[in-house]
Amino acid sequence: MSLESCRTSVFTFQSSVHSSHVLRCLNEQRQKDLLCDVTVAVESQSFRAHRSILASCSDYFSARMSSHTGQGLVINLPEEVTAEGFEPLLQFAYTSKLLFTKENVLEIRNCATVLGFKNLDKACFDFLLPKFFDSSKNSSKGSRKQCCKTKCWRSQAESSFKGDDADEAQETSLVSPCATLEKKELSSPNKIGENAESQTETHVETEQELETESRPDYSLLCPKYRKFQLACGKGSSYMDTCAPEAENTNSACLLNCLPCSSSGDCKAVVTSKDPPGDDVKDAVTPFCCPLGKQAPTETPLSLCPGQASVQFCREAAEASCPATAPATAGEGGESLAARLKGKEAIISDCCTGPACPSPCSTLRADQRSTVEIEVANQLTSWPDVCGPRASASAPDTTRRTSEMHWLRQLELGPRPVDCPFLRDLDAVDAQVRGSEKLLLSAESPYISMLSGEDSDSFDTEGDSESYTNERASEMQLPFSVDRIASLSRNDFQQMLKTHSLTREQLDFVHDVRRRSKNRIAARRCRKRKLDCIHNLECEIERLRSEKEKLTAEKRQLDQLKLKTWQSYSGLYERLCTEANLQPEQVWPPMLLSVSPSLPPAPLWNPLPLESTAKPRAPQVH
DNA sequence: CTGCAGTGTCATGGA
DNA sequence: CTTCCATGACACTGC
Repeated sequence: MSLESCRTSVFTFQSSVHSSHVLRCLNEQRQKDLLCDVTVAVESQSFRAHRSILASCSDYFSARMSSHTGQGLVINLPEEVTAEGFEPLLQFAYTSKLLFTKENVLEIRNCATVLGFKNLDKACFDFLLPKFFDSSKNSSKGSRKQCCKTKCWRSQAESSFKGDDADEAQETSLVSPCATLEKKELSSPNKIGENAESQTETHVETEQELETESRPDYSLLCPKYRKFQLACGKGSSYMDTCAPEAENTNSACLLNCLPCSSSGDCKAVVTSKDPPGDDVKDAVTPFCCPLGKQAPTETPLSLCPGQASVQFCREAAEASCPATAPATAGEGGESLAARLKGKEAIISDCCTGPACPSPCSTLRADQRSTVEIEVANQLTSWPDVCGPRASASAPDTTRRTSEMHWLRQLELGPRPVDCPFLRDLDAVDAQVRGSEKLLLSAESPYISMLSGEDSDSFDTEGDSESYTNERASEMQLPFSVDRIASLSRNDFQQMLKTHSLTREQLDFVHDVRRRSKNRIAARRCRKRKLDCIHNLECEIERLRSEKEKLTAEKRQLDQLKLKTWQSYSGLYERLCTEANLQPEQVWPPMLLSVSPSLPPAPLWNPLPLESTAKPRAPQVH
């Protein structure tokens, strides 16, 4: 680029971490009551906050505070809003994460509705509520909720890592009168309709649409994805499931896209509410599990939007804000309520940075709170989510990870970014690893794991990533492997500067980045090649049909020409006969010299025309 | 066992 | 010079 163009060009630097850093700092200010300019009174409690944050997240606050400019504003929330429901929302406003339990999710939803909290209904409640409460009542119903491989997971409850704990947790949680009440209320669809608001109804409609809507078969678009098509059960495709529900069921859609395993050895987790005698055949529905071959995606903890968020994790890591090193995953034993009280024990936040060395790997299943386990159980037992078990056996886990990797290769993006649940995929993997396998290892908590445990069981794709992740864990990298490849060049170099890495680590990171980039490039290249082949085939077909068309046209013209010659021959004969003329008289040489292109005598073969450049006099019979 | 398709990786060259 | 990207070639795996 010339100097001149440099002067006239406009460049934009966009930081990928700035917004989260700002939000994080605001949250810290809130916790320290710094620069807070509004007090929100809910029931008997009061919360300090920033007007701008509340106003930007809530229509209610926006309306209430727009007319106030002075300091010391106190806003009393209406009676419908409870502290139990408001506090998670406040947390959400500052962290983008909504911590919830089955007990308070309805409360939160109601508060969100009253306060006009944005970005929650569609992305969260519409999806969560029916999942939370429907999955418990009739998981074998034919509605799409049934993962095709639900049966596979079913019998694993006892053997799962959290099996006993989870069931116990579930029972424990259900002892709560509130939970029991809610469960009762919501165990009936009608009751849902009565108690819940319109979102739930909307969701039901959406789910019905999911069943009935015809979807384009994206799997046919490119032969490259034949394997994918096959994995989709030869009938439906990944996109079949995901494509249509663009808006209302965005989250659900994306979760539905999560692959589930077809391996027979994977089992379903039986929640305490699952009817023991569910007909597993009903569960074998291709709808929600187009990726029949796919192994389940580990979801439990981080499926909760208030939990692990790789995005946040990474950005937080980059923001390098060690001062507020959050609770480690090892504190997972504390209750969710305790977390809400200010201890930011979000699992992923253990990835705050190198200054926060507490590893996620210290998270143990038996250290999780009962609420946490229950939420995990709930989320993982959603049939349509095909949520795999945190307790999945090693082969399951390896299948899942490798096949999730395979899913990502479909150039649908590294992960569906719009799904707040799926976004945490990596973190989940990391947690699973941390909780299952790497408790004793020194694995870095920052490693976003796709890998499973037994590299021998990986397929081709997963194998490399498995190895990479294992190496990454050995290297104790302060950021995830995914991040290495996904960052732009500038961000990547910035990240390297931020973290002081050893020579070995640097080499490894560059190697990983190079291979990741090359892997993606190879995919692109192959796809282009296939597209090119496809285009050439289409071109061949087109030319072939054009040739046939021209051949038919030529045949017609030849026939027309023959007829013309026959007609001409008849006229010529008549002329010679009636006038009693010699052929030379009818076809004078002078004329021949003037018009050498005149057709030959009709009695000769008029074809081909080229051979008639010098016409000869016709013979007279 | 063989062939094929799909994939990751490396080497290389161009931008 | 470094980095990125495209692509051919090779090895490997699963079917």
